[in-house]
This record gives sequence, C-alpha cells and structure tokens, in this order.
Amino acid sequence: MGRKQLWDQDEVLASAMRLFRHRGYLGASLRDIEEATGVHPGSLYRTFQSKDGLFRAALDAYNERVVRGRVRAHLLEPADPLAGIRSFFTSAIETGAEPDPGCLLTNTAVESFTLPQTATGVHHGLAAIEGGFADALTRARRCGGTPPDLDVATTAAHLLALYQGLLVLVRAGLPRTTLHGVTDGAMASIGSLRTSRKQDDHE
Amino acid sequence: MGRKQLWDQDEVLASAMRLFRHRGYLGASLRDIEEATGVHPGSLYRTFQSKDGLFRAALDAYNERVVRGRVRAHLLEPADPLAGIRSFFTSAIETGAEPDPGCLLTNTAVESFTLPQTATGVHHGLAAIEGGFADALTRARRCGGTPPDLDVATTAAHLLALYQGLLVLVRAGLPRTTLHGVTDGAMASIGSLRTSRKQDDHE
DNA sequence: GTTTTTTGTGAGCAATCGTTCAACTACGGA
DNA sequence: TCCGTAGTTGAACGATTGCTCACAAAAAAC
Repeated sequence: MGRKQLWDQDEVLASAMRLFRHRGYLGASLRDIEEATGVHPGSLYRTFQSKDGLFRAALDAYNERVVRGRVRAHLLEPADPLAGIRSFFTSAIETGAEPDPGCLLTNTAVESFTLPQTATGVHHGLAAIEGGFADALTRARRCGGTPPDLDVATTAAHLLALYQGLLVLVRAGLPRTTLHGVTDGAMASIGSLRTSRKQDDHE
Repeated sequence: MGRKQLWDQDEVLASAMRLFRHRGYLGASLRDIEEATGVHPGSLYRTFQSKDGLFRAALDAYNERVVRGRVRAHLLEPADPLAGIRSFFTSAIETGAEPDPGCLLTNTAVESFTLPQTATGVHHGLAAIEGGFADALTRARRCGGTPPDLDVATTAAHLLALYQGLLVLVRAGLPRTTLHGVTDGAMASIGSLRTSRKQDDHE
C-alpha cells in the first residue's frame, strides 16, 4: 500500500550520525542534514517528527552499531582481555582515514546538557562501555592477569572516566605521544584498585 | 575624553563565562548574553568585535581566574600534594550551590572542534592543569609519597585525562558514588607508572 | 483504470540568528 | 559653554533557523 520509501533508513542514520559527531547537535542545520543524507527535510520529518527525533535515533544507532560493536570487538570477544582493553584505547586514538575525531557519546554528554531527552541514550552508551570493561576485567582476574582482590566495579568506572577523558584530549588535538601515554597509564593503573581500599576518607 | 563605560568588563566576562559554560557557544544567543550581562549587544561589539571575540575573552578569563585559581589552590599551594590532588578531583564533583555542572574548558574542547580560534585557549588551560599535576607529583615524590622512580610527566597526563573524563561523567549526570569511585581510582593509580615501563609495545 | 494510500518536494512560513548603525547621551578639554 | 569624543541604545538589516504544507509521484487495492 502506498509508495515505497526511496531512502534507506540505516544509511540516512549513518550519515546523520557522522554529521552530528562532527558538528554537534546545534552545529548541524537541517540544510546540512539534507545535504549529508540526500533526503528532503519533509521526508525526514515524516519519519523522525523533529530534529530532536532524528538526533535521538542517530544516537541510538551509534550506541547500537558503533559503541556496542567496539565493546564486543575489543572487550568481550578477545581471548586476551588486557590486550583487548589496550586496543580499545588505542583504536580511539588512531581514527585512521576518518577526518573528524571524537565520540558522539562524549560530545553529546557534554553538549546536550540542555536537552534532557538525550540523557538516557548517553547513559545507555556509557553503561555499555563500563559493562564491557567490567567483563574484560573479570576475565583477566580469573586468568591471573590482575590481583585476585581487584575491585572490578570501581576499576571499570575508573577506565570509563579515563576513556572519556582520552576522547576529550583527542578532540582537543593533543599530540599523539601524549595520548599513547594516557593509554600506557590506563594499562599500568589496572591492578592498583583492591577491594580493601586504604584511602576511603571522602565525604 | 568621551563617555565613561557603564559596565564592568570583569563582571560581564564572569556572566558570559557562566552562560557559555551552561549552554555552550552555539546554545547562547546574543539575546541571552544581553539578558545575562545586562549589556546591549552594540556595546559588547564595540569592545569584543564579535561573538567569537567575546567567547575567546570569556575563555581566557576562565583560564586566568577559575582554572589557574583552582590549580594554585589545590595543586601548587597545599603542603600535602597528594591530598591536594584528591581535593582537586572532589571539588569538581561537589559543585555546591552552582546549578550548572561542567567545565568550560572541557566543553569547549569538545564543542568548538569547528572553531579553530579557540584551540590555543583550550591548550593553555589543559597545560595549566597538567603542569599543576606535574608540580604536585614532583613534590610528592620528593617527600616519599610516591615511588622514587615515578614517571611524573606520564602520570600528569594520565591524571589530566582522568580529570577531563570525570568532568564528562559529571555533566552526563552519573551518580555521585560513581564519581567518587573515579577519584579513588585516580589516587590509587598514582605510583603505578614507573620510568622503566614494562609494556611499551604500542605502534 | 480508478481509487486509495503513502512518499517526495518546491516553496515558503514565522522566528531567530549575528551584526550594524544612526540618533542620542554623557563626559573632558578648550 | 560649546565642541569633540566615546559609550549607549532602539530599530532593524539580511541571512538562516526549524518546520510545514499543498501538490506531484508512485505503488497497492479494488
């Protein structure tokens, strides 16, 4: 019944994702989006209702494809979990041919403080990364790659913060040697967080 | 000669700083800026030439007052450098009465990838923080608070990344217990980076 | 073939954007 | 006191924003 949709929704979301990742939500106008996706705004509005709706769909697609894909490839599947954690960090530095560095998740967490509608999407993505770290750390501890009394949950949060910080520094354009130093620090710091914490004097 | 300026430039920059910090560069219109500062756009343009000029002045003021002030208070002056590093992290979590969390430096590093004019301002601020960490670490090493062969430069970059990541997670609205866990991880990870690195297998 | 239903699109809506400027106001120097 | 200079301001500039809709096009239903 009715006419067939001429554009592929996955391709459009991929293009929109790339544009939002590069310019941010406010920095990408609907004329930009039309040029990037090749789809008329009227058609986009029929499917996504609003610019916010398109952005949320792009963020969800980013979580689904990019974030969870990277988590799976580097943190869940590799036989050597510690090497996987290291490659998870270095792959964020070596963006390769992609001319626009940065992570849509990080950028959105920072930019759309004004847009509460995107908070859950950001939380989902961050939780996926943190969960991936926790999984890899648990496996590493089981194989003796870390101290047996490693505090997995706290270390996973620690690595999540370190990873988000690395993405900020990547976007700031810091030299690559500094960024690799951060990766080295991340790997070296694993194992320093035990369940019996000595300094628990906050608040 | 001529009329006296009715507004105080420091106060205006403080108001603009707060607004940009909350809404970002693109999210703060000149009508918003007029309302926040109480100064007519025409007057602002006479002094700052453009919205970019005002933003750069606000970013410089942020570096000068907020960033360097915090670095001095937490990293350079305290007698106990490690306690200072901890308070530097926790003070970023406990924003207190301030309703809008986040750091203008972090936000700008992420948002204004499009605006190359702000890159140097961001670099200056990040270098000030990194330098503060390096100073505190050097003093801690001298007093025996860290291993004598601590790699100060790499650890400072490590803490800088961790701090920027913490600010991202603060802005993402993660629970305070998680954020304090990140601080614990930061403190625990100090000392794990030695000058004779075992794992130096990147690139 | 006609109708029904869905999708594409050119044109343009009101609103807002960053920016400018002529008219006006206030102060210092003569 | 009057003039030159510098700061303020209301109004509006053209451009762009997110968004809408009447109409054309195409596929399914009859």
